[in-house]
Amino acid sequence: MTIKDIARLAGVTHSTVSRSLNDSPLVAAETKEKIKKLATELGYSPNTFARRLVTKKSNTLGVFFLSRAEINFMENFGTQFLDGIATASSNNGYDLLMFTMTRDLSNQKSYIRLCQEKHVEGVIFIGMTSDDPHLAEIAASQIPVCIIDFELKGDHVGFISSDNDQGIRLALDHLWQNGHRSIAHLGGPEVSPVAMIREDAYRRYMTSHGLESKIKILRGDFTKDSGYRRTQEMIRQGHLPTALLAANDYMALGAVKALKEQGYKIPSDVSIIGYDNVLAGEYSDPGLTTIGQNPIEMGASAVQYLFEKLKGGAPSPIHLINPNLIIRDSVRPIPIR
Amino acid sequence: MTIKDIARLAGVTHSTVSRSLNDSPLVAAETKEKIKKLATELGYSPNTFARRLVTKKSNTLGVFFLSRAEINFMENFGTQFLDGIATASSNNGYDLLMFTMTRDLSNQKSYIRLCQEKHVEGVIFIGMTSDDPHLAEIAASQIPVCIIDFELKGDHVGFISSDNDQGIRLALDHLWQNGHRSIAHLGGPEVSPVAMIREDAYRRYMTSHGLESKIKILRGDFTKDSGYRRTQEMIRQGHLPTALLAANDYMALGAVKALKEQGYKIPSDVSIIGYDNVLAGEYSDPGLTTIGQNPIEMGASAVQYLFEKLKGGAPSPIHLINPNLIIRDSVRPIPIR
DNA sequence: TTGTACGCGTTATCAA
DNA sequence: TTGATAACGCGTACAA
Repeated sequence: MTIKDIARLAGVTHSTVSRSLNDSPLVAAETKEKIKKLATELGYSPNTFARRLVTKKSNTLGVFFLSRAEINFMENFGTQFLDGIATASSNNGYDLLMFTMTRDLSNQKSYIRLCQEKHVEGVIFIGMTSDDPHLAEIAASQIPVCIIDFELKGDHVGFISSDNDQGIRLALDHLWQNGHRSIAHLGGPEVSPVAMIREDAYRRYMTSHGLESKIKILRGDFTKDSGYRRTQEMIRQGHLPTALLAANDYMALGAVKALKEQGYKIPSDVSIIGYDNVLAGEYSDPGLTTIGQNPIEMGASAVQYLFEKLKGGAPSPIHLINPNLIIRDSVRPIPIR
Repeated sequence: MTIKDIARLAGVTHSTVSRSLNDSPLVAAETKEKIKKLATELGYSPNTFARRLVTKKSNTLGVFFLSRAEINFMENFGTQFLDGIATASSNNGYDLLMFTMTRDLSNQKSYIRLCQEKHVEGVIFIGMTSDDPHLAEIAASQIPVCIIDFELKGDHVGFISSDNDQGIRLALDHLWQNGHRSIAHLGGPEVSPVAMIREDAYRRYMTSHGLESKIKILRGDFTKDSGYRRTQEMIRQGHLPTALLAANDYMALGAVKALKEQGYKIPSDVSIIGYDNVLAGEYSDPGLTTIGQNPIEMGASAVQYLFEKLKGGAPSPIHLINPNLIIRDSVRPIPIR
């Protein structure tokens, strides 16, 4: 079933059919209607390959999933990003081509080269790390790129992340409103930009609320185990805060474990708030109050960036998504001293 | 950069270039080498659209992600399946086209129709449910289909799942070897085929090991909450087994919570084993011993099925992947009575 | 307003 | 062993 078939049945030439189906104004309204009706009746759909060959437009976006067996922190974010990305691009008539690269493969072929070969019009990267060998090439890419949760400067590269500063404020406001004044921070590693942003936000909040003297930072590495050990050390030193703000949920769960082991009750003895809203926090005991990242919206925004670029616009290279507070059972109100 | 450009530079016609690049035996070894070398030097890559237009082969597989906001049980399986799928198809030179359908959209457009329009050669479905409106159409599909974790009969549809029967045996063997003889089963809902298979496997194991009189089944619905409540009821009735085998991890975590609340220690008082190896079980306290599903292998097998179909073979329509036992801290050895 | 003719970059079928 | 030529299905100048 091609436009030629339709042309024959309609008694016109294929050019007229092509024009009609593409809503050209150069064709009589009457014949246009007739042809359109015929086309749907016949269940016609254009051959995308032929169309792409002549228009030189692929109407396709690429998504790179940079997974690494040893790092599982993305958990179900991956699929949620995908959800936002896929619906946004499908709403705009774009196809989505998937690429996954495991760590060992990443050296073999250039991402950008791959995109050119597949005629992808824009790319999204998920799971990018600072040791990726293709960073420079991506930064110089002529085709629009958007990276989720990883900032990279480049003329055509965008950066989508959740607003960590706002997220930390949300968490601390919640603790503050529940009467907490002695709040320690279980931070992430110094090599992680996200960890530093969160830690900085904590510092500023404490300072601006007259709690500068209460600032206390334990540094972990985002694993449950590090949260567990740092908390154990804090317990041993004897000075427990009334609340603990962790830079991610896994460390928060480690802290919960350490405190429970020493006979403390959560949240009656110590309130704990995490960050990321991983599923484990929903199923832990007590349910972990935390900050959620709206991964679906993040995915949609990444696509949005690419489309604006493709339209020739100049979208902001950095776009932060509002996080939200998810209240469960690990924070309790205390009397204000 | 097209074959014509190369032809001009090599002093031959584009046909010769095409033949050389496709390793045709009809071209002199000498010129073939020369042209190949020239092509790589120039960084040539063929225009897939032109090629597909004439060969009528898309070299593309489709993946449908049938996500539903209200059901989050797939957790990070989704991305792991994808990993297996993407690497397997890329190894065979196939592209991967992504489709996601949220529940409300699923009525709008036929999956199979979509596949035809995109010229997809084979499809994989993830997250299929029995109330999907397109099941009949999929069953009748002429293009090869493989569904993960959902069985559907059809000439060209395959079914990939983990071997639930074997998984349950693995779990019960582990309990048996640790001296447990009084083992209750926290099962899933009757409407779930997987739940029934697991329950049946439990029954058979108990019977074949002379523990028929110890068979005890609590029926939940795969949620943490149902595991919690069923376990509470069991505690109230007073007859606690030494071990509990749950049909999934979330119910197992619910059981852990109920038991802890009543002052029981896990695993010293009751051993618990889950199923699925969700991340939450890794971060729970105690770490949950469970059965893992090898989602990456499942994804790869789905692709494998499609390729065999495409080659004209007749692969088995049902393929079960071996699960594996993941030992953490929720099972302890007890003296055999 | 419609038809004719050409080109997009390949592969494939003839002849030579 | 190579070259000329025709497709593949579509979009679009140009002519009518």
